[in-house]
Formats: sequence, structure tokens, C-alpha cells
Amino acid sequence: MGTPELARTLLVALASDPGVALIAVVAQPDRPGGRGLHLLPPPVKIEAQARGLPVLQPAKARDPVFLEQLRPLAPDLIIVAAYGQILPQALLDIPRHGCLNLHTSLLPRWRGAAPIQWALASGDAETGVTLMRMEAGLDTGPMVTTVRTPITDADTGQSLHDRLATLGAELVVTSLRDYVSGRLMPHPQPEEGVTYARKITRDDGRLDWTQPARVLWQRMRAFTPWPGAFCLLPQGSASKLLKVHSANLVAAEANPAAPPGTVLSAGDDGLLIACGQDALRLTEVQPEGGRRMSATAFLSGHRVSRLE
RNA sequence: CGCGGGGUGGAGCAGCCCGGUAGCUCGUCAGGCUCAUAACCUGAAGGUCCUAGGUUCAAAUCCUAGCCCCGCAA
Repeated sequence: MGTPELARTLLVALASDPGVALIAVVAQPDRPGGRGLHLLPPPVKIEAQARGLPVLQPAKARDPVFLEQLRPLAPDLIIVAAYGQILPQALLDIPRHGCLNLHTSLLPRWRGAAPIQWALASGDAETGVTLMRMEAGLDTGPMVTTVRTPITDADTGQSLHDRLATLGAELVVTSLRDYVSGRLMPHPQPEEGVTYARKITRDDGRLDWTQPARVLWQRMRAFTPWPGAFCLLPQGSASKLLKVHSANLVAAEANPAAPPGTVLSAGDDGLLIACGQDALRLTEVQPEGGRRMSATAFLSGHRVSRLE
């Protein structure tokens, strides 16, 4: 059971394991998306269909009709990755070996919806994936295995996601047999260190210049590719959106007088913006309606003294 | 028919409403100055103004259709 790219990666790994017999794939229903709001099938569905696997897409996983549909399939095990819905106990009880969840953090840190992003946004030095036995609670179940990976300055939500997806898929494939045979026993999560990774919203991408530059830099990378980082470009009475694709952290030279958002300098090396503490050098931006471009290119057609 | 912005020398933009001389910043090239707030001065090269029709004496500009890029929304 899963929905987005993470689940697709896992599905590919499982499908290539001759020891695993996939019975069915469960994903969230197709949702309208993209320009024009066409109905888009989730990545895991596309992959499953390409491999001729049955796909179930219940509107609600707790729907009794769905549960009765699932029960006769008699799965030994259900593996879940970013399915996107709470699974009721009645569902967790169906497989003989229970349900395993692949969670993209080092539990109990960052339980919840957006663990990859919040690990990055919070400046964690490392993160990882946890394979855990599911309980009714939100990511509270006992852990089977874990893989750790350091977070580098170059990491973004995208790069971390891809890496964790690969690591996670390998982890599942390598530990599946030991779990089923009982050689790998789940152990409870520590009670210390629990944090929650709440869902990301559009507004999380908004750059608040009163924040320290380091925080903005971390959030920028965390929220790539979505919602990305953006601020407002004052234009007459209105304001236009300005996305920031890449930026560097710059230690503040003495410039306490400049209010946050002030353009400290602009030139071939980008746009230097005053923050609550230190400064951020924007090197690649994208004005609303335009394509992404270097800050230098942007400056050729725009005079800007302040961002909001 | 979800909403909206855009396609103009190599790059980024203005001009379009109110048709009539191709503009600005950067880059390139040549020269000057001598080291400059992102913005020193002078000169030069470089453009089928996305495409196809239409209106007009005249279309980057108005009308119609199409292609391409992007933001919001998910």
C-alpha cells in the first residue's frame, strides 16, 4: 500500500525479488492535478499497472466494503509506504504477519506526514529510514530495522527523498525474510525524542526575512521541490511572486541598519538579502510567469531594492 | 472548458491599452579612463518582434486560430 514516488521505488524493488509474490497494490484514488486539473494516477498505480498487478483505490481505507475486498486476498504481509491514510486496526489484523511501514526518518523522531522535509528544515545532521511494525497510533509501532544516512549541505528534499527511497527499498528487501521467519524481532521505539513532522503547506515555502538566514537556507532546501521557497517582489501597488531556487548562506558583515528583506548588493554573484541574522545570497530565481534564471539574468531586467 | 502570466538582437526586460523611427540593462567587440554604489565614458556589431491568417495606406501594437514556456491551484 502506497501512493507517491517512494512507494513506486519500493514496489519496483519488491517486484524484482523472486521470493516475494505480490498480490495487489493499494493506492489512493486518482486526483485532479497539473495544469487543467486533469485526473492523475499516483506513481505507484502507474508502475503496478505496467507490471500487470491488480490495483485497488478505495476512497477510504477504513471502508468495510474495502476490507471485505482485501480479506479474501489473504496476504501474508502488507507493506506500507506513504499511503496517506490512517489504517484501522481491522485492516492491520488481516495479514498473518501484520503490516510493516517504511518510514523515512529515524523514529521516534519525525513521526507523521513529512519526515524528510522536517529533518532538513530543522538542521538535523542525519536521518534515515525505519522499517516498523504498524499499530493503530501514528507511526508509534515497534521498529524492525533502521538505516542511517548523513544530511549534507547539498541535500534537498528531493535528493534526500530519492536516497531514502533507494535505501528504504533495499532495507525492506533484505530484511523481509528475517522478519517473517522471526529472526528479526521488532523492538519498541524509545520514549525519548519523539517529534512530529506535520504536513507541509504552501505557506511553509514563504521566506520570512526576519528569520535567521540559516533557518531560511535549511527550509529552502527542505521544501525543494515543493512548495519551494518564494517571496514577494514589490511591483507598484501589487506584488509578484518570486521563487528562489538556490541560495547561499553569507555571514553578516556589519549591516545592522538594513531591515530584513533589503537588497544589500546585487551583481554577478547574485542578490544579497538581509535577514534576521546574517544574509542570504540568491543565485537562481524565477519570477511569476517566467522561467527559472540566474540572479544575474534576473537583474538585467529588474531593479530591485527590497523583497518581502 | 479550474484561475492567471509570458514568447521582442546572445541573456533579462520595456514598448502593446491610445497602430506610423526597434528602446533599456547586461553580455560581446573596439577604444578611452584608471579601479568605480548592482549603475565610469565613447563607439560598434547583432532582431523573420513565436507561427499562420485577417483588418488597415501602414501591425511588435488591433482581430481570429494555432504552437511553445511558466505561476497558482492539486
